[in-house]
Amino acid sequence: MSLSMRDPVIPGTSMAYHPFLPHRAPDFAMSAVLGHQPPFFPALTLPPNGAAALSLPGALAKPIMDQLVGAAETGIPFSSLGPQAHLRPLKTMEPEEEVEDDPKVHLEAKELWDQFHKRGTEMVITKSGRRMFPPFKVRCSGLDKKAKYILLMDIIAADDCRYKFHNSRWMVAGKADPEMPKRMYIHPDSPATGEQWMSKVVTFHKLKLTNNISDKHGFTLAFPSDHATWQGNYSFGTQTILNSMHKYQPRFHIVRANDILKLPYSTFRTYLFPETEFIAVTAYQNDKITQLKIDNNPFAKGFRDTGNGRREKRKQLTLQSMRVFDERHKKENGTSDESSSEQAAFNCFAQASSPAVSTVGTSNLKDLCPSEGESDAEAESKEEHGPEACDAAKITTTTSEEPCRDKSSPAVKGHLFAAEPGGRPRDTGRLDKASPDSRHSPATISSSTRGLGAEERRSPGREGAATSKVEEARALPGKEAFAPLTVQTDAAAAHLAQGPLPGLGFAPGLAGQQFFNGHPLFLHPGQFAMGGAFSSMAAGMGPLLATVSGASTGVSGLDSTAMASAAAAQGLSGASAATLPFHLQQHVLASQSLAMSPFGSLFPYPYTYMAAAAAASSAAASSSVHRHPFLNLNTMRPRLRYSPYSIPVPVPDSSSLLTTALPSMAAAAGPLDGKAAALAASPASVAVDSGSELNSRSSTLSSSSVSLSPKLCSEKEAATSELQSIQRLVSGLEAKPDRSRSTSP
DNA sequence: TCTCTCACTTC
DNA sequence: TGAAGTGAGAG
Repeated sequence: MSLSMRDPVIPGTSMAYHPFLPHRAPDFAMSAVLGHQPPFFPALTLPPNGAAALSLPGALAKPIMDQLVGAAETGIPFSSLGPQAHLRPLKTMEPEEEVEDDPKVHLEAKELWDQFHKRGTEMVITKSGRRMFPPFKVRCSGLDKKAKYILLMDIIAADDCRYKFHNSRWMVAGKADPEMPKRMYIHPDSPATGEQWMSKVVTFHKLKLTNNISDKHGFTLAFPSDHATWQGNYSFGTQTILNSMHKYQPRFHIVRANDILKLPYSTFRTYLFPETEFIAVTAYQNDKITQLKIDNNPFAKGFRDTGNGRREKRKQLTLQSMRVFDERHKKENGTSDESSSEQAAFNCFAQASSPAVSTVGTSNLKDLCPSEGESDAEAESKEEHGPEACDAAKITTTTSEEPCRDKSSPAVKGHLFAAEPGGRPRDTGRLDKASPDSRHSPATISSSTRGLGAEERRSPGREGAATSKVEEARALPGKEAFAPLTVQTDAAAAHLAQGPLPGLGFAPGLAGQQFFNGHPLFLHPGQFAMGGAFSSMAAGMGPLLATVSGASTGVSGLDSTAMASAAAAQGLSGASAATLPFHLQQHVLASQSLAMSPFGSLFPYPYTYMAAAAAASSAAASSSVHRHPFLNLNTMRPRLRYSPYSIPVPVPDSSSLLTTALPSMAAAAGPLDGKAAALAASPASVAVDSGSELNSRSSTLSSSSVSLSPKLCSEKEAATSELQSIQRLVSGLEAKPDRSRSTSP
């Protein structure tokens, strides 16, 4: 980090205050120097009880300490710095050499994503965390080879709805539950040079999805309340907390910064890939998705039909059972047809399930669910046309509310995310704005902080346009909010969101402003749970977490041990502090310059509180604005004061996020602007579903049938009854091919 | 719906 | 060899 105490110190020079310092300290290479210290300390480690407090002129104390908070990696207990401590700029105002960059991002394995997307991607979330599959991988280009970048990923709510899987498709089932605490995943290789990033596929496969609200794998950065992308405290970690049966959209961010601590000051370029949208589930709902996962995820090989997987064995086992059953049955009937016992066994199934005995696998199943079958058929045929066809079908903006069995429904179901009128996408605005232009020339979505971010100051020319766009976005919230999110990527190039998406970060005016006003950075080192730069950083800075209390008392930083004692001295043990509500903890700790426990006990979100707060917040204000931090920058602070995280904004019905489309969006036009209508009507916006999913379906059937293995009975009646029962079940299975599990007795 | 265990896989 | 990632299936 440039705010480093490892840099050589120029002795004898005193630090000059610079007006930009509070906001762009990371641009400085600073060193904290004790009067008696040698001018050079590679990794400044001061004795815990070195001397007196850091002595600085009043006007300087606060801004400098703000930066020292960011310098926490040094582990210096600032409270014990010597009386002669000085801060000296090493490279005062020397602008870094910057090469103009124009990052472009391409989603890897787009075809796979498309396959999933068109069926309605589901991602399993578990208590312990489950990886995404397909894994989120991107390839970057257009970066400045020399510059360092931090790459991040997060997952935001795609809309304001709760979903259910009904009639083989996802339907809106009501309003979304309160949002889970926001998490951001920083690629463990961050920061790295543009050259490094561009030389490889950037994969985020280690990110895990969980529904475990008490997950503590995270640390918190406080962002300025008016940060264009994030506001308030944002939690980082390897696990993203999601709500089951809700739709989500992963996002990818590129930040040109050489240090994590600069994030709050840095410019974010954000990219969306609509095909990566998914619904979080605790158990797969759509068997097609299950099958796709099994077919493509190496870890699920054991469930594949081919090879020595369990499926195969189970199938054989079932077959055997059926054979035995059949033999007994025939014996009791006084007949015997040994030569075709296996066939007979299948015939039992076939007869029960469909007249079309020989085509159980596919066609008759399609007939049982024509709509979906038709979709799939279209999708498959599309796929056969190769990548171009896939690209052309990237945007899926239509939704049919017709029932599944309606064969005549238009073949424009890009996927199985069906949105009912109540479904209101949250994150629409910026994407629409970004769509036409950003396809080929992504622009910076947002700059960093109140005042001007470091990047902006450094190169106003470069950032100016982006900044003004952001400002424009803020100035015209309504316009932004009502624009549909229907932009498509160009040949797997990402959308570049040209503005902050709602639903991210915390409500403006919350912690970042409310409790950390003037202190944009608040880091909880104990919550680091990441590798690479983070773990090293965490290791380095673990002991120190300094927060500054207003303009009052300069600074007090505490290492872990010092913190404990200080906390005790102030009558605030870690345990008791941990029981405080989230904002109070922060408030107290900030105002008392207390750091949280380095190992997660103190600062982790009090999730129960948060949930309650969110619920209250949600209930108190159901207006769309309430869920849109960017639409209410100037109005919602008081109401959101106690909400530890923002609630995404629902946008008007007419807007559509990604695939949560509206029936005849173009026709319904309504408030939709021309772009949206055009998108909806354009060929590229129509994803054609298709598919002969013979493998999928047949395996599904056979898989399902396993549980139906007949129980052998000695009595003929019992056997007959059993058989009939099986037949009924199989029949039921075929009638509901996508939810065979539910047909189990 | 969710959670847990299981057998199977990859790495 | 064992940790960790899979979906199935039972409860």
